[in-house]
Amino acid sequence: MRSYDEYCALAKSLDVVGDRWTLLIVRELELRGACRYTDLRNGLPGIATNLLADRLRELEREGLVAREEAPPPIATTLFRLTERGAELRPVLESLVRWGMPLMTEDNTGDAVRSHWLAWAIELLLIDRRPDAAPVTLELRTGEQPIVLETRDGKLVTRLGPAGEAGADVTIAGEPRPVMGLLLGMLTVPEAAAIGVSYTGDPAILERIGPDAAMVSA
Amino acid sequence: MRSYDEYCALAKSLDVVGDRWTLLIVRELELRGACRYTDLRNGLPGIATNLLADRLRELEREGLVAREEAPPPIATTLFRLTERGAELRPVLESLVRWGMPLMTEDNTGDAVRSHWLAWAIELLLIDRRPDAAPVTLELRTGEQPIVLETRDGKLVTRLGPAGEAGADVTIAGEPRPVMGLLLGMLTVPEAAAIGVSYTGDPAILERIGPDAAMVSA
DNA sequence: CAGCATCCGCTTTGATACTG
DNA sequence: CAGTATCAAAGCGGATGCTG
Repeated sequence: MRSYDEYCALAKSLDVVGDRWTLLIVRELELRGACRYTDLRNGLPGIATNLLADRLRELEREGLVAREEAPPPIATTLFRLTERGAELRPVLESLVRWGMPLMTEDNTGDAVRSHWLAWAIELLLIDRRPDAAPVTLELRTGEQPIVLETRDGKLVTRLGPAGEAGADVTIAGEPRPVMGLLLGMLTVPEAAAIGVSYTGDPAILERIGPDAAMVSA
Repeated sequence: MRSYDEYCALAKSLDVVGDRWTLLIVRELELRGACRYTDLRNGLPGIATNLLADRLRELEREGLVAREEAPPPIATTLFRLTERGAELRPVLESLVRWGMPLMTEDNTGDAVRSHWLAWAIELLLIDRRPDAAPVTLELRTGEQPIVLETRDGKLVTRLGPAGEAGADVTIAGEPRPVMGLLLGMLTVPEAAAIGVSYTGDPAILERIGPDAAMVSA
């Protein structure tokens, strides 16, 4: 990216991370840790492969990303964030909070990845009854299930199916209405009407909701 | 900007504010309040006027900026942030914190505006002796002086010359070494050697410094 | 298959000139 | 003051090809 040539810290940041795709690449590396080129491409649907290669080179040159050769059994190149790159997390999180209201608009045709949803859930939702018995929810949306567990008033997520014990609640359907349920913008019957199945105690959903202080602030 | 078409709050944010120049326009409106077109152009050196017009239209369409006609005595169009637009402040601030280390690199040829510097100072510097008598510093760099006052352990800034009482310390010179002094990366003699004049008690500078928790975090 | 590089058409940006 | 108009240059997207 061409420099803005301004002696302003904001402009200097944007000189480095203001290019199209750059912050999304950082997102993938933050959320998934060290990644192969192919993993990155999978997490960045629509990126032109030459652009991904270009961006990775620039990020390496700027000291945000390091490339390491995995040892023989794996024998592939891994890309990982440096410490400086990982320090972008507050930037990503402030953008996620600001962007959350946009998740309820029309999104037909949008690509979905479960780790993006899990990230937003951890950042924005809380358990309003931290002293009640912990509960587990399983979301079946996106390319793999997401398990939600209440812990200390927060929600922790894990990708993959719920374990032996199963989940107290299972919600399956399209990403937007599933998120709508969690955000309290849809009721269970409303969501059911557009194809979302909800199994388990509906009261559990009452516990979960957006942290008012967290959304867009 | 073409949408990323990802169901991810980060991507949705970048769909709206990820275009070149957009966040810098928001910066100007955050820092200066309602602005005329010409004021914006002055705060965005290098922007093409058609781009500024385009971006303002998009920002208006997205509900981040509102345009208002000032009444007869002024008789001009003013652009101001809506509440939604103003909520981008945490995004701007996280980017400023991350970008601060880049302010010490070479910047010959960079445009400078005093309000950018004042903003960074308020965000990043603290008074390490909040219980001592308050002090006033005047910076003469950029296109207008900046007055710094210690207050409750923080620094508050004001643009324009120091008032009647004058300042306890006056620092004049190029922006980078002046910031270097405040950030504790240069000593007074070092800065003097590259053309920075410092008048007043050098011990006062000891009080001022970066909040370790604030820079790039 | 993983990790690119090249080519080409399209869109965005930058610089400048001009206007109500 | 607050923009439009124009055009060249740079950046991006999509397809394809190459190399270990």
